Amino acid sequence: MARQKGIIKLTGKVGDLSFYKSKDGFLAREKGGVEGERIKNDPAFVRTRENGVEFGSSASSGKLLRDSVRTMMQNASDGRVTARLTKVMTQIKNMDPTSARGERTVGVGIATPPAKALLKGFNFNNRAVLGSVLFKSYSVNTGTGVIDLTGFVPINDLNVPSGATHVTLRGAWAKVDFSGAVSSVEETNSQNLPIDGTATTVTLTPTAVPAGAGTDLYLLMLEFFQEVNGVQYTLKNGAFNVLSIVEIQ
DNA sequence: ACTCTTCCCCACAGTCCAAC
DNA sequence: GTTGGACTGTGGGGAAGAGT
Repeated sequence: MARQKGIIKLTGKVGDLSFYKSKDGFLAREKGGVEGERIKNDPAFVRTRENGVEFGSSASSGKLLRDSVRTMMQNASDGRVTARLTKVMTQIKNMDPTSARGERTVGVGIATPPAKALLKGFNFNNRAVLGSVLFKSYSVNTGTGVIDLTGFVPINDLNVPSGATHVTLRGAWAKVDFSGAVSSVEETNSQNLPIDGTATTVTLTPTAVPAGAGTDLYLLMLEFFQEVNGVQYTLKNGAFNVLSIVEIQ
């Protein structure tokens, strides 16, 4: 087997050659693997194709969820949400206790405890995780969608990114029907506060109960701003903004 | 009796696919 | 990058055969 003796230790493909690191050191070999056409058509690959179908539907379920909170996600997400969410969705899909192989779905799996617990606490922005930004307890009323923070003192209860002068809190109540591939969301009022020592009781109330049926998701978002001459500017393209699923029913 | 060569089988790592 | 499938080429290790 070809060994790389040079200084350049690379991994990946260059043309038809693969470079990788193994326990024996850095190796180079011809590209191996399977023809794409075989995976698509060969009877030997039924299992693989079944897996592909389930994987694809899990990814779509993730997209359904992301689409439902798209407007909030725009200012509070990182570049790998899709992958992280697909992972969670795959785990939930695996909890489908009835469907045949290749036909298991998130829609069925979500009803199996503890599937929902896998989704609770999901952070859309891994650079700003709720637990490391907000140190104040909150309550979520699953009947009304109201999120409460009593006696919230921004300067004490937040890990404030440097330069931030203001913070906005907002909630949302989403209903996501993974089986029907439909969703609806109602956002709450938002509360914009200067980052100082003033205690405020924050009450975030959805404008309505989201329409339709499905899994109820309650989300909390924190956005940081820097005020200059009376105008609040988004801080560093939302790198420090939080969006998290705080409750699920 | 010992070493070298030629096999074969096994384990391993990489590759592909699905949707985003 | 996320999952779990099957497959491929590769070297390692062991067994058997050939040679010293």
